[in-house]
Amino acid sequence: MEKLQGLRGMVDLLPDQITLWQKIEETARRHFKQAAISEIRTPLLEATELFSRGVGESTDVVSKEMYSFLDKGERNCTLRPEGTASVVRAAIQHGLISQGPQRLWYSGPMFRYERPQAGRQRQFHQIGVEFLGFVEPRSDIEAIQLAWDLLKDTQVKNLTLELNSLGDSSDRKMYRQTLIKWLEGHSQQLDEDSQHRLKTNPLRILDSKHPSTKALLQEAPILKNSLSRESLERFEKVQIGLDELGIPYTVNPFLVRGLDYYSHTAFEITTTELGAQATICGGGRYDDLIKQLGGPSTPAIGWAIGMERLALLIAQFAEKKTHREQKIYVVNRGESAESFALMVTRNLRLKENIVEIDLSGASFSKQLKRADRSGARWAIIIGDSEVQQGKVILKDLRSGLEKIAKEERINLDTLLKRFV
RNA sequence: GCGGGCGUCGCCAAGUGGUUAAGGCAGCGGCUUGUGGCGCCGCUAUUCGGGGGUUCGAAUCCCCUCGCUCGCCCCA
Repeated sequence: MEKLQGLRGMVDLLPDQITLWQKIEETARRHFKQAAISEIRTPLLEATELFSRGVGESTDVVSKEMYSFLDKGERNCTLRPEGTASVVRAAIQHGLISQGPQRLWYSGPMFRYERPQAGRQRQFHQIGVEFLGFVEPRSDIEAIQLAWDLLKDTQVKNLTLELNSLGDSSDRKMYRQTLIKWLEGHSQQLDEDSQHRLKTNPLRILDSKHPSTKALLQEAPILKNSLSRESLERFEKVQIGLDELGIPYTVNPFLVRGLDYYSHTAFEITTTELGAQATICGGGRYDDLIKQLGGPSTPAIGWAIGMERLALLIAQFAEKKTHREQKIYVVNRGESAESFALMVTRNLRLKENIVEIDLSGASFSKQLKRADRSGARWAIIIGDSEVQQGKVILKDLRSGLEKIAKEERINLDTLLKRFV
């Protein structure tokens, strides 16, 4: 028989990695709760149109990275490649937006058909926040602050916040023309990708990593010069707000982000510790998206953190702890002892203890060895003679071999009183 | 979609053309028919990702294929 394998880019999270993930999730939940943000859960599967209209037809995500298929009713479906479009769709569909501003968070798997590499999988996980119905620059500041503090709280080091303003749609339209015009004059010096993008998505050329293109762009007209007075003032307010909160950032005029819906503030939180995939949080304002998806014209801002990347980063700093947990391991052997042990186990669990029972029937020596390796703090030993006396042996596994006397025979009542 | 690296037991790995494919960890059994961290003994790959070829003979050479991995592109 041939061995079955998971699909490429679909990774399993094994038990010893889960603790780390749970820690991240707990930290995030705590921050969201304190910031009065509500959770929202939307389906993994959506109509393809949601993303082609929302994220943008010409983006890489939509044009080449979606898991799309026809279902049995001939509907065009897509596994969500990102979270914002779904959240916005749900908010429109259920009239959330007309009930006033919404502060929402989500977490879950996203799907993008790309070649996997370090920090990039086909199924990956994001934790994200969406503020719907907020115009004020202060909402940008709060959103960024939230992401920054959350990441800091996970003990991650060496983070950089990069910031830019894309202006509103008319700013961008104007800049687009200026940029196209200028680039066309220098098209010979552009790399192949960028030449192609000149026709499809010229703004994306800005954050090209191609060395010669990068050099060329130093001379190119910059986005900032096309921003209206209002857009510029808005961007300044965001920066001042971050200064006041003491959150360090650098303005990166080439930061444009790959999704069409962004406007005004765009930002990324990056690290140098992760190899090529340096962005662990990305986000920005999307004032036109909700209207574009058929909702009332509503300004909004949001961001998403890549769980895999964050987990990878944290794992670098985390040291393995080997201390014993508050677990009780029930060693048992013999006919009457085995059923008695199940009863004891159950009663201890009813008192909210963590209890593992040995089901092997192996020798006491074997079972104790397993108890030790399992990292349990206590062992309870039950043999047939204990059952007859109505007692069990309670042993402190911490005490070590020398203090082998550190065990006691106690009756069940005393035991249950001990472990409340 | 395009490049580079790699694929020997659950994990780490030696072996680079010659009769039986090292070793370590983990696992299992025993020394110890009722007591844990150490030690000792034993067991665990008819087979080297898969297929084809070269050869008297291949894990070792060639071809194809699959997978993993890093990078490009792009993004979280």
